[in-house]
Amino acid sequence: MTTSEENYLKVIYHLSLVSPKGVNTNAIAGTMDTKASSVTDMLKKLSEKELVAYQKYQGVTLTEKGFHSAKMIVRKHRLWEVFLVEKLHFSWDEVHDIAEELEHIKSESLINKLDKFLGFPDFDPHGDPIPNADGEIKKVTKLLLSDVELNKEYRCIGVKDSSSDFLKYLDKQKIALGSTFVVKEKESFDDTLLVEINSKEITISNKIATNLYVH
Amino acid sequence: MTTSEENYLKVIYHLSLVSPKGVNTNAIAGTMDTKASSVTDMLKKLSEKELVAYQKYQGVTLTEKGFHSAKMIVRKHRLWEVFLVEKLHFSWDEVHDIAEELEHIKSESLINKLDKFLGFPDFDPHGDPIPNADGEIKKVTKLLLSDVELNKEYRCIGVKDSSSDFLKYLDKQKIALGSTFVVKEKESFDDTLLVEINSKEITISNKIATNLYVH
DNA sequence: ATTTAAATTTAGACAAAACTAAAAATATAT
DNA sequence: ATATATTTTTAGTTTTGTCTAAATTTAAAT
Repeated sequence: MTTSEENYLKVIYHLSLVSPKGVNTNAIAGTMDTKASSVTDMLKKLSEKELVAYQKYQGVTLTEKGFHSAKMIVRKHRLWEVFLVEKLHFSWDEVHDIAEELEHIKSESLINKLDKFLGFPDFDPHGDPIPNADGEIKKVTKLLLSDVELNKEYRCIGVKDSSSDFLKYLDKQKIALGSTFVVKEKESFDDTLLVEINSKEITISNKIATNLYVH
Repeated sequence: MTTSEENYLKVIYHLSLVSPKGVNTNAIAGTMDTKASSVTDMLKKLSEKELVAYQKYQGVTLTEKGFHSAKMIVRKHRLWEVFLVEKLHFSWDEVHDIAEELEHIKSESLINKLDKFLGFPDFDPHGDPIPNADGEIKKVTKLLLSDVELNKEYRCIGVKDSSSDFLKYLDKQKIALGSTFVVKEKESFDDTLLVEINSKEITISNKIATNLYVH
């Protein structure tokens, strides 16, 4: 499989999670920053290889085979992200582009040894689940910080918005994966939260709280 | 720079070490398993980019810029090999093909952080020197095990033959990078050596001894 | 039910990197 | 010194993945 085919497969996988009954050509073109005609060309090729089920004008879905391949690409991407953050000490916002390249390295033993080296992590630094070697994915009920109960302890497991600005804000506030939160008060006027993090109390706006996943 | 351009540059670099006054088109085609006409095409492109000095029919040499780029590719390749062997516990003979892919990942900070993570190694698992971030290369006088003095201690720093068979033999004999050797006796008839390794005495044929670098 | 708008596909073209076959330049041998 | 062999280059083609522009299909609106 070529790098380009893998990228299409991965995008179709992600879009499938939102629209499981068929992904539109334009949606793919949009997220990949390419033209619809290019997408059509690639869909034909992926269809030939039986990685997707494609009917002209009707959008596209992954076949069983394509679904598994896509999960293996996601697996690689997320394991490399863990490596970059935990071992090489990159910050959250720097790892995506590099992982985007590393995910295309072709070696099953490499990725399985990397998995072992990292201690078989279930989640990547953004809190997204990492498929195991068989493609199985651990499900966890993600709660938004804005929706939690008062005076209970929660652990940060990921972010919804993964823009560079937001991740930098989190770094500045020393909020990382695994940080524990206790919401002390909620201001009913603007939904601002008074939160205890790292045994310090800080106020957190509603916008921040609706972009942090906890458990 | 594309992956293909990087591969050409790396091959020209390696061949330059043997024939510094100009590398032949056919020599490049031979080591890259491609056709001479393809090489000519690429040399024109590399010449355009001022990475090589190329005169029709006269072979090719690296420019200062090309030389530095080549060393950075070699640096990446060898650092990844160290990572694969030391951290992921690949054996010597498995790492080359994977490193061949990893060397093309484009991120300066990635490779410098990897370098730091590995403790700024000077040599890769085959004993070849790793250029530092400035392109400087540590020189060490490599001795063949067949040429050392008796009853002196030497450390294994690399191999001359890096065929899979040879590396597997070394693994079986528990000879690794850093293993210490003391040659106790040399049989003058067939140059077989009686060597102490890992506080055990074993006999080593001349063929093996002429393919092991020590220091 | 038509017409209009939006989405999608087709057709034809291009750039990168490879190839084959033929031509040209260089090296070798008698 | 000339003929032969080897090496290298040129010219023209192929494949992959992209593009533009035009044509077609589906969806939306009056």
